[in-house]
Amino acid sequence: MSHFVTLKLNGDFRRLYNRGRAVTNPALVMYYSKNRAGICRIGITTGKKIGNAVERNRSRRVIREAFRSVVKDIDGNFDIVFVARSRTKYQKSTYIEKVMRDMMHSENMLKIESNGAEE
RNA sequence: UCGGUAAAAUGGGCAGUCGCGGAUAUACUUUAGUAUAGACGAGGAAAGUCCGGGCAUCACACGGCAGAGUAACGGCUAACGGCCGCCGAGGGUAACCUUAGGGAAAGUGCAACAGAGAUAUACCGCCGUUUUUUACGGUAAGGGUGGAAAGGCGAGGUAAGAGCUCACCGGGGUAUUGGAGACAAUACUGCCAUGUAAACCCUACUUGAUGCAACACCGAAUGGGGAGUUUGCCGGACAGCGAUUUAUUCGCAACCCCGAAGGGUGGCUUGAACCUUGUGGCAACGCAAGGUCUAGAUAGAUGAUUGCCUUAAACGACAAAACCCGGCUUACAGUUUUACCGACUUA
RNA sequence: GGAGACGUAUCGAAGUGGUCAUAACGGGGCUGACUCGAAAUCAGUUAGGGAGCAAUCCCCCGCGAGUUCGAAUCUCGCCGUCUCCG
Repeated sequence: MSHFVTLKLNGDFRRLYNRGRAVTNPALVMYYSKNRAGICRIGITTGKKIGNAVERNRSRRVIREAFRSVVKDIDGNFDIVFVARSRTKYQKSTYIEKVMRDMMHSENMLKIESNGAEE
């Protein structure tokens, strides 16, 4: 899977906010739910409160880079929306990746052998 | 050496690994896609959206009014409210800096409070007449109020005073000379009247409206689209039907929404472009020759990590193109260069 | 990307050049009256910063410049908040 599909429509985001599960962290918020599309789809929200255009773009890139390395180990197909928080822009992608793995591990979204390797 | 003024440049570089957008090339196949390789890939302000254009659509005989904008003068420019030069005014010892800088005897309005009086005045005072008081007349030198009080100051003059007269300064008008012009200098004349036009207004000049979400094309009615719903979580049952078994996927079915909503292509980057050299001009800028192709995404591409080098340091400032240009304004860590001014020291 | 509007005490909001904004007016807070107590009602009071022993004085209408004798008001430039256009 060279690249992943992104969520674009407002309705998709609305569906996840209302019906999905939410996991929070000071650096990141994740909404997810299982889908039937046979592929993981991702949406990233960087609101106006994050800062100016440079900071919003950087937050988006860091989240996408972290997700790129995590997506291989996800067991199952999910629609996921990540919401950047104001502290995201100061973090590196390695830290965000660790946060993302912890969040998914707590929700049992990762493959079992991958969990063992992580520990 | 210290302090200052003005202008300009830079905004780290190279390499490895994982990854992003992607012109184009090659191969395969059914026009369309798949696979591989892959040039190139954010700024000096890309920002604010404050001006001016290109471009596009709509409107439009011509002229004027209204509305909006600009304002010394000469030039540059596609154009400008920008830039250059210059004049006036103000500031600085100086280098230099600031300047919305037309018209107040075309007209109207406003000028609180204070003050006797605010565009016209006699409160105190001074002088004269009158018997003192009082009253009348003359007077703007002095007092006090105010941002502003009848050009300023000195001398003459006078009953006391007054451009009433004179010298100097300031302002207005006329003439001459210099200059492309704003304007400056000189001479004569003669004091006629506060401020405000970023109040209405007058004069001169400019000005149709909307903006790439402009606009053009493709794509629909015995059909098409929304990767829609038929799964919130835990335990049990059922999983709409079928292809293979739970799940997933695919096909079919049912339900719901839309009636161009939504999607695609062009516009979209070769341009008042950039670099070098020469040349005209004080300069802004123009001209000529040669060379170069330098983002084009569409929820929006530049990140992560490692090493080396330059460096005082480089993890470090401000900050991301969205049709494209010319300016203005605002933000900005650190570094470098050039010219000039003042003070001190040495030769 | 484009087009607009608004910033005034704790909140809403008036004031469009002039007596210190007595920061009007309303809401809120505090105090008192009424009540056994409360609500309602009535009356009074209530922003911040700086200087000073105090009396008192100065600054402040989002911020900074300018015009004017004088600016919350007029002009210019920034900052912030909100709305509209698919």
